[in-house]
Amino acid sequence: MSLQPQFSERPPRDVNGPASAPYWEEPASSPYWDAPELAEHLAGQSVHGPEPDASPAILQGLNEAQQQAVLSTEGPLLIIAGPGSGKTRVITHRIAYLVEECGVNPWQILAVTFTNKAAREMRNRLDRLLLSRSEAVTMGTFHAVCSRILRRHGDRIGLNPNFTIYDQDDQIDAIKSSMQLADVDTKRFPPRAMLSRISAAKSTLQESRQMRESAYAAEDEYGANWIETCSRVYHYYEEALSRQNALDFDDLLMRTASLLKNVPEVRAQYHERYRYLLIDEFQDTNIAQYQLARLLTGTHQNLCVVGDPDQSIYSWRNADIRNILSFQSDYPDATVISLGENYRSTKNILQAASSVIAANTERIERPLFTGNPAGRPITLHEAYSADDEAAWAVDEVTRLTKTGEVRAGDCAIMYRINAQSRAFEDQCMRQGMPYRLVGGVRFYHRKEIKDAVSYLRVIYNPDDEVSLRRVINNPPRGIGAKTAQLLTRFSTDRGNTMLAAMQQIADARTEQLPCPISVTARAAKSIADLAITFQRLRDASRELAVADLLDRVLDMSGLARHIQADENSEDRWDNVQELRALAEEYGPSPQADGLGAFLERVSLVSDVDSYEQTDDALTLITLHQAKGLEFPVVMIAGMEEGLLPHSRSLDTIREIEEERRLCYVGMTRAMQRLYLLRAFSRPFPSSGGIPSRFLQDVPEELLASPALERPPGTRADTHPLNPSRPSRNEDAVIGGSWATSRRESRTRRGEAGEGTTGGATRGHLRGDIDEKLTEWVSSRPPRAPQPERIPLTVGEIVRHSVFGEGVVQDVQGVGDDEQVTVNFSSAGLKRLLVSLARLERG
DNA sequence: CATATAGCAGTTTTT
DNA sequence: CTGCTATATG
Repeated sequence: MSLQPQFSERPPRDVNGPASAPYWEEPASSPYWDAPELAEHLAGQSVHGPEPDASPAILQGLNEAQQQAVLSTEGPLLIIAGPGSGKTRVITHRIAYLVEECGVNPWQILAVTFTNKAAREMRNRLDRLLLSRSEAVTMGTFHAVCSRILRRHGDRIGLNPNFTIYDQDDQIDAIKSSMQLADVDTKRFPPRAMLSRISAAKSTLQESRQMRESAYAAEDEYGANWIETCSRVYHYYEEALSRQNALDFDDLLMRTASLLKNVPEVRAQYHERYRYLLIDEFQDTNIAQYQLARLLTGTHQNLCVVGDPDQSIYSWRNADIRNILSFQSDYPDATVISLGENYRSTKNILQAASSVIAANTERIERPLFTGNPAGRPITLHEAYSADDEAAWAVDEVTRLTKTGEVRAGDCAIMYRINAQSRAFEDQCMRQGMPYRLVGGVRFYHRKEIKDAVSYLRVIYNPDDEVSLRRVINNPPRGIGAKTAQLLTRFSTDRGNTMLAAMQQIADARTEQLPCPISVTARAAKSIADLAITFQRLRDASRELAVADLLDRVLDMSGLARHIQADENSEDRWDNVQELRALAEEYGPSPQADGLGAFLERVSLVSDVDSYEQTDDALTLITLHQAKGLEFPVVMIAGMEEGLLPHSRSLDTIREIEEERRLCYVGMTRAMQRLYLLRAFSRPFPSSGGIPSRFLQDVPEELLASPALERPPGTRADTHPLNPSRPSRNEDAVIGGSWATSRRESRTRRGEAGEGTTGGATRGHLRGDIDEKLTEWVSSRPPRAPQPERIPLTVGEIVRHSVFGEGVVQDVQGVGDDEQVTVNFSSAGLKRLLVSLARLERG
């Protein structure tokens, strides 16, 4: 390997480059991963010189808190960063500072991001700061990092390096067959719920044995019996995955943690390797990820985590906000910095968002502020139906773009569930508005894609039974459920894999021996043929580039013919071709394990990752996926009870508060203009048209009626709910779902009787036309008055939840930045941020 | 025993 | 609108 990695000759990164740029920000054949010599080489290049400059250029343009965050290079650091506080900027500047000013070898820096897209964006920013050597910094998601570590060192814990990564669909399949083996009724125990409980256990690094033990101790909403059954299925599931040489997403974390914990040499190697670890979106990490971070952080303790508890929206994926508290108790010496100033949004937007989030009770209050102008009022539009909501939104985007103020690419429509995107897509097509849909039925989850990928998976990992079962009769070749079951039994009886069993049948046929299992001659032939096909494909995979291999798979499996024979197959075939185009990037050298890299990418990449915000097209995106993005114009659609908050999240306060955070995340994506939209009727899922409770928390004075802004005579000037104007959608009134709901018709009568003329204004939200809403408002307990915080004084005695009692030694800063130094009797001297630490007086 | 078709239900968010 | 299951047919 060359010791001269031509850093500076690397072509400048194309920010608007192809969406298919490698997701893993370190190329598969990267020299950086395993070249200690390179580390030395880079160290030689580094600026070892004098102490870091007290005011280097890199700090220019940063506020005081941001500078502090950049400069706190040694020891643990917790950054609580509000929305739009320049968090990403702080992280990249910090990395640049470490490299440029402190002489840290970039090879020894690991930055963990939530999505691959975030990693790519961070890389782009770093490129601009560092000019060279930024490439040596490792960036990626926990899952990608773990996958990489396991492929390299997994053998130390008995792992085969060509493991398959199972996504949720595969997991469900595996759970189903595990339940069959465990003799558990899938009707009484829905596989999804099973998986969810098992995944929760895995996210806290619990194996099935521990889960079983906890079954009797823990109080679970389902009861001990349910947990006991779960742990049994979990046990079979564990075995199935291990037999198939497959890892699910949780395993990636779990196994890596176990590797680092149990193999000291490997741990030491990574401690040496990664001297500086940064974790973005820390509020969305789970326990396993946090443990992993701790294991990766050596005695140097240079662990920097950045997060915002108010933006924690992934608890359903077992993200655990307690990690932030754990961090503070695990690293009591940690520096804590709060970034409160918002550089993104107008005052109005920030205030509206703050008001919404302030209603959460399980929350530490933290003031946000901005020097930005007040900007425009928030627009609330109340549409008649989901279609009208979409029509109005697209109209509005058109109107804005016509004035030349904004481009379509500056606008985003956000919604709670993917199903909502359809109405907007339809409208965009009707009105000729270019749009960009993020997510939706995700590419890699499409049937034809999964089928093709499954063939590749079996070629790569012949033990992968989930994939084999998926393709064994796809396209249909006469191997039905019965035959598949016989095959499974035959293989398990012999202690063989399924593919090996098929091979045996093929061998028996060539030698004209009787078929070892009792299946029809046709089935036996099909099995044998498929086994031979796989054998050939496997041989071919050693010589062919991935794209060529894919071609051969499509041809030999009959999948190509099968897809093309279908009536409306054009889209599906296009998708396959798109997959092929992606595979092109993983040729032409099969020696470099292009197939493995390709499959890994297919498993770990998500759709947001390939999304570039530079298109001049309107963005349609879910609220979850919008995290970390920003747009000059944001419209949040479906501000209705049952949708936001979602009907499945109404059971507990905890869930509702997460929905509220989701709303907050959406609102704080907006820079200049924010629109909140709701509809009175919606085909599916029917929300009943009740306005979202979150709307109630937006102060009235921040809202405006769109009618006031709109020139007369334009389309949306007429409102179907206003009796003084003609309805523009008669069809919907008569034949639509309008009158189908009793509640809806009641609302409508009430509106007419009231004779409201204000159109879509806050007025009729607040009015008593909507009984449900009124009910809700009146039944809502009044918010407890917030006690005003009186600054602490030196000498005062305080109590901390973790450190116990102590005496205040010093107080600095005010408000959000108020910091105290406390001498705790048990834990000694600690510096704390008053706004974060739960300090009690006395 | 495999397959096609019709009828049914179940629909959050994603690494 | 789609992905599964039960049923009829080949």
